[in-house]
Amino acid sequence: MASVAAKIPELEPDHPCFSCAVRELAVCGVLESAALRAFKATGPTVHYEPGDTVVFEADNAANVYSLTSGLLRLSKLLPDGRRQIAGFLFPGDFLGITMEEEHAFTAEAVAPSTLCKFPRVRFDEYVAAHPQLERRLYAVAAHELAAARQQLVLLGRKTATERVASFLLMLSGRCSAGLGTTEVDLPMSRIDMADYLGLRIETVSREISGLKAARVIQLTGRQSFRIVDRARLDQLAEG
Amino acid sequence: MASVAAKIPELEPDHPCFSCAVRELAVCGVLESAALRAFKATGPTVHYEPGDTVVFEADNAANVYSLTSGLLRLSKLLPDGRRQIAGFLFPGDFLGITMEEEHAFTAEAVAPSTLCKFPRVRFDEYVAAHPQLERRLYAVAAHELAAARQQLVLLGRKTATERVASFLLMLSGRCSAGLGTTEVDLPMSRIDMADYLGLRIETVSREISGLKAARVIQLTGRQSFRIVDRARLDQLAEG
DNA sequence: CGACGGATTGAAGCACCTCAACGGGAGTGG
DNA sequence: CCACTCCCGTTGAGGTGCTTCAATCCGTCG
Repeated sequence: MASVAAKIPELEPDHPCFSCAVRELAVCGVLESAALRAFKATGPTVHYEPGDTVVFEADNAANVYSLTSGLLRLSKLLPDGRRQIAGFLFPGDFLGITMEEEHAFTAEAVAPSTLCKFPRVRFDEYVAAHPQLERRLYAVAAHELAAARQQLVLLGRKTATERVASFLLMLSGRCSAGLGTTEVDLPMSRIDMADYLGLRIETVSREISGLKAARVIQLTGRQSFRIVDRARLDQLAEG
Repeated sequence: MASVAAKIPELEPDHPCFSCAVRELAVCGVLESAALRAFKATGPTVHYEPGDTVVFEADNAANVYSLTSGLLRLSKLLPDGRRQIAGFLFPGDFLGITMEEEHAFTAEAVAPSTLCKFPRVRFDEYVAAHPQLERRLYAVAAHELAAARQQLVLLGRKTATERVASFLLMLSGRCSAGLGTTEVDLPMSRIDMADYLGLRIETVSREISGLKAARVIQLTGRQSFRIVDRARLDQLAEG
């Protein structure tokens, strides 16, 4: 998302968004102080625990959200229970890119998550009144589209090993715990990984074990890992 | 795309876009006569034959396009030759949704195709100057994103039968030859179908044969078919 | 008519799935 | 503090859906 970041106006210490860690990533980042203050005033800050549903597919799309902390998954269920996760939302990501009346996917919290919630009607007014916000929203949509299409390649043509390797690399770009360390956070369950990669949980587990045995990665707890051989992982991800 | 159509201004008979069959679908549809005339003047009309490359992945994204007739495929090649088609572009569709410097996918003509070509720089100027165009572009991006995510579900979780059934239904919505007839055009090769559905050509062929044998569809030539049992096809597509 | 490319059909293989058992850390209660 | 349980993850063995390899068909074009 860094590629769509713009320059960020300074905020006074009493501003409601002053301590927002992701303002420079989020769509709100393009608004100057007064506009942002009014914008933020249109909706509350909400919190969800793991497993909580933020929006349900087929729900009326009455609100849009900006994720400030935590992790969400976007998923769809087939009638017989098969599930596909279309993507994960990280802090700074926007939830609600649609021109339809209803959401197409369910959004659920994977980790404890905090979001800024905006009524869609007010949000649309703001977008219409602030061209730079509209532009930013388009940039975000274009970025998400590119990511979704990249995922199409993974699901349509990559092997299990390639999928898992690609996923771990993606995480290393998004979840590098502390800068300077090579340790990467693995914030979702194996089930979520499997449903994102179009695999079964056992296959994901086997592939991770395989990468570990090949000394490409190293598990540092069940929720984190370290990339030992980055070049090899890149190579495995590409096919 | 009908869902993102807006009201269309009338054009005088000598307007360069007067006879454009897809103006009401395309992004240009929101521009009024004079603006559209000036907009169209920024770039030529170009034509491609089947197999021709319109843009190559990693090419500098110097131009954007609006497809007025024909059919394009958006694809990506893995190093070893595996190919995934991320989507097809039908008349009225827009090519060039990106904020990056380079295209992420190759666009090639599947059928003889005509496009309006616009230099990106001039196009961006127009977008900045015409808020309704920007809005429309966002709507198009949101629509494409929803379609791509729907395709993720297909590739990640659907069986071969479900994939082919879903595809035929999609085509019946896009390529119904003449209104009133139930005949549907099948404008791409089996290879393209396979690379779009994440299957091999033999599997696609087998599935089509199966649907034919089950009297769900009926082949009316190698490039067209008819849906015999729509309810059954819907059911097969859903799983 | 003969050759070519796309499509179909058949037979065998394999990557991933299914089913099943086991392991280990976290939380609970005695 | 330890025993118990639960849940998630791991590992193993066997099955299957799609792929791979190969042969044939068929419409098109020289």
